Amino acid sequence: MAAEKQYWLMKSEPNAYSIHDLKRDRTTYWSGVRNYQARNFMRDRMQIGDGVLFYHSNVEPVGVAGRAEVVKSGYPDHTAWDKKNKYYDTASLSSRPIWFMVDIRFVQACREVITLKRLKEIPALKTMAVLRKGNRLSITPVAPEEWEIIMKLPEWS
DNA sequence: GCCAACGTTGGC
DNA sequence: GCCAACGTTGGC
Repeated sequence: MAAEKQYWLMKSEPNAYSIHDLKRDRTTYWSGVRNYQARNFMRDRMQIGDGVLFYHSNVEPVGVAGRAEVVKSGYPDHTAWDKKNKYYDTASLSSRPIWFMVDIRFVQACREVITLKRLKEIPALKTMAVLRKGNRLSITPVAPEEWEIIMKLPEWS
């Protein structure tokens, strides 16, 4: 039985890595996540073909800037083993990795960013995990209904 | 730059 | 196992 297609939202600070960087690179590995909940999504749940909303955080304007898809499911994040890397973690061993990542591929950049403000104005999106007060998770699930609504917004074309 | 909200750390 | 202190995230 083929797994249902799932959807996710992944936050990135565009100063560090933007949707335009992803467009240029075509694919990238999502390294540097050092939060267990987000790690679990990548390690256990994200599958090839899953849809990804690429979200720009900590910038003006904040919001969904494009979309991508998962092209490789969870595997060990090698940056945890690199002493020179910002995300180096002595506790993560190659024989027993702690941190995981997935690969994503660019699909589309929004013509205009779908701002956080705008997402908050759509009643049917009230349940979106990323909109919950105080939420800081860098990867959150997106319900299929939420994905459908977002895909119909005019900012895409 | 501020600061609320949250996750992690570590003393006990 | 509790919880205060601390560090980080991220909207504003």
